[in-house]
Amino acid sequence: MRSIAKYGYAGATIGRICAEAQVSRGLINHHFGTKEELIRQAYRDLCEEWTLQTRDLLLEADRDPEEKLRAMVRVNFGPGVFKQDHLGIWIGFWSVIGKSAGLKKLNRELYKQDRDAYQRTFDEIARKRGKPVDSRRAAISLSALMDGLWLQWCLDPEGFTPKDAEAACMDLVTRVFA
Amino acid sequence: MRSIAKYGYAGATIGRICAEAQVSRGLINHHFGTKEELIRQAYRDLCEEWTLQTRDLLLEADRDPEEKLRAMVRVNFGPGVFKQDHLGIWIGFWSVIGKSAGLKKLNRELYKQDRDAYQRTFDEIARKRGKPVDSRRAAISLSALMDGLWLQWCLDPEGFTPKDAEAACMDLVTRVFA
Amino acid sequence: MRSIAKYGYAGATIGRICAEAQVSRGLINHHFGTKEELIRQAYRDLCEEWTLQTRDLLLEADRDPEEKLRAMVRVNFGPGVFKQDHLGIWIGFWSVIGKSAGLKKLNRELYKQDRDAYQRTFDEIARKRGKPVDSRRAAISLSALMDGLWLQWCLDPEGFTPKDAEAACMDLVTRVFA
Amino acid sequence: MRSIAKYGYAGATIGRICAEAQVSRGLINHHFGTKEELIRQAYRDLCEEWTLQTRDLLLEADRDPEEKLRAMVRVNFGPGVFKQDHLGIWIGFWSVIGKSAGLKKLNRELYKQDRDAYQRTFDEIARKRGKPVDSRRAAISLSALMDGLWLQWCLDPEGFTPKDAEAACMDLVTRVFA
DNA sequence: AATGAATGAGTCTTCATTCAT
DNA sequence: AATGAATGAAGACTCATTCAT
Repeated sequence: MRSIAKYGYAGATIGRICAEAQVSRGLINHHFGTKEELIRQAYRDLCEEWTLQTRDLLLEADRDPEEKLRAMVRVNFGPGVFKQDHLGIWIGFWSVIGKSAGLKKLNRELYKQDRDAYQRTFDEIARKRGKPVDSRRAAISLSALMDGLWLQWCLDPEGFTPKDAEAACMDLVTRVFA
Repeated sequence: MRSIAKYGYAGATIGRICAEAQVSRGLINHHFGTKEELIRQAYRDLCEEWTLQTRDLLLEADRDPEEKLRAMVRVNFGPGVFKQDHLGIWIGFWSVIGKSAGLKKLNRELYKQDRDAYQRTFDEIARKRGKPVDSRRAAISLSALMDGLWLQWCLDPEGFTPKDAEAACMDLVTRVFA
Repeated sequence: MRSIAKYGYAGATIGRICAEAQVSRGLINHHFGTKEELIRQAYRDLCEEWTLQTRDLLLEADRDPEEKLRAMVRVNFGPGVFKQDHLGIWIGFWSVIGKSAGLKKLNRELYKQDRDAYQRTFDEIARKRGKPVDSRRAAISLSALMDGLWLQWCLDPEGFTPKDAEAACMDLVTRVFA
Repeated sequence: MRSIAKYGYAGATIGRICAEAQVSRGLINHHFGTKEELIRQAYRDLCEEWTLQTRDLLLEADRDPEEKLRAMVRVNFGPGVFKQDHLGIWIGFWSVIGKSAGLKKLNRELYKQDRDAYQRTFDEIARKRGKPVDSRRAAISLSALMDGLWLQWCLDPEGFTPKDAEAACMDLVTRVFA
């Protein structure tokens, strides 16, 4: 992942990955067999890491659901995640997900779990407020909005600030119930 | 662009591009000098094509501004644009924009003009309704939401339908003035 | 020849030659048919130019033969000939003479006429002084010494000065009769 | 070096070098990284080989200095060195020395050490005979004469015989003290 | 006669993978 | 289990030559 951030997906060759990890060239094939498998496991780890950092926030039962959503948005646009090199890793993977069945599967699972968690949280809010919402569509929107903001800001950080991005998501959460 | 859609950015080699275009291998370098320049011009054309199809809708002075936004959304999720292979072209380019100064510049211009056009249209609506909105943030949100939906649907068309995607954007337009 | 001086023999491509001569790319093949033929004619011209400048000095009947030799040496190490870029042309051709029968023939004729002219002049001096010399060997030596000095100075002008080079040849002329 | 001798410098492609050495194409870049580095090391080896064969002769302290020079000349025009293909290697390198800083440096060092060794030997002879000579110029002359003879004979072995070449150098050694 | 767009063979180089140690 | 030398297919790019205009 460090190599993808540094050199881009196409530039993350086995040679550079080994140098970055201070590991012998042969070790990669010894452990992973194939570069594709290495990439797959790296994407899996990236997903897991993100899941740990954000989605679990949504599952805390004893917390205000709206506050949970807002906390998750804050993480996604906070200094630990919303960095050009880190977002570059995601974009790097996105560009090849379509070409690998393994990555496609991983990706589908990630987004499914993800949207489901959002949807459940929107439902919690709706229940609490006694106001029905199309929670599924709200979840789709929130998830896509965050990815779109990640994407656009990573490609051009001059276009808007991290604060703008965070505020855009907060607005969406607010307006769903307006 | 056809080659990027078919093989992904990394797989769009000069050989395949030539085969796809039924053109000799040397012709590419004769005309473009460098693969990077070919890519740059392809991205420029893609941007221009999209600009022509959508943004100009927003500039029609004699039309209801909200209807303009909705028409534009409809184009972006209509059958001419919202196709996996076509969206794959955008994703392919996104993955390398960060590595090429030329593409970065093109990209920045595209998004600047784009957000500006949305912002002006939101302003028009606000003026008409006599209700102030943060038009800049609305433009950022709409643009990012559309890219996010493109991205996620292209990587996994099972997650939601084109109708869902369009509706998500329509909701956003509606709720900005809620 | 300008291109060879500028870019080296290997770097003297038809494209660069055309640019240097401000002539269309097709013209070269139109006139010379083949690059090899162009090179051949260029080498012929280079030889002729040199012949005109130097060897004809040796044929002036009404001049002191030793002075003729010295005048010729002076030309060869004078500012018009003894320049890195000009000598670079010779070295460039030398590197391919062995690979082309046409150039080989041209080269053989040049050196034959050349050594013959030197030899005759050495003979004249010998006759004048009434002192027999091995004029053939003297001619071989003088010719080779000049080429060796051209070569070494062109590859490294710091090794010795043009004055050194000229003096070395003058010494040889002197010592042949010592 | 065998490839340069066979095909000329321009014709010594990596493919041919690999075929000549019965080695895989990738090995070259694995070991040398770059063709230029391969060439540099080849030139370094050629220089070293020559140095070992000839210049060390001049450093034997307990030998008659004039005899040392003559022995060195004999090596340079003996059957092990004075062969068309071997001399072709030198000419091949000469044609690119001017284009590569690395080769230039190597070349400068070679000739400097070389002329110095000759000069010291001429000085030894002069001391022994009690007769002063311009040893520096004699060294320049001897070195250049040998290169010139190598060059001319390699390009056209019909012009003179190896014996002629050797004798020309011997003459020069003799006449320096005439 | 002159042009320059088009060609495709050939160049160096990169890189995932293999395999003897 | 771990290494890294070796491989060769594939990449972008160069260039002499061809040919329709």
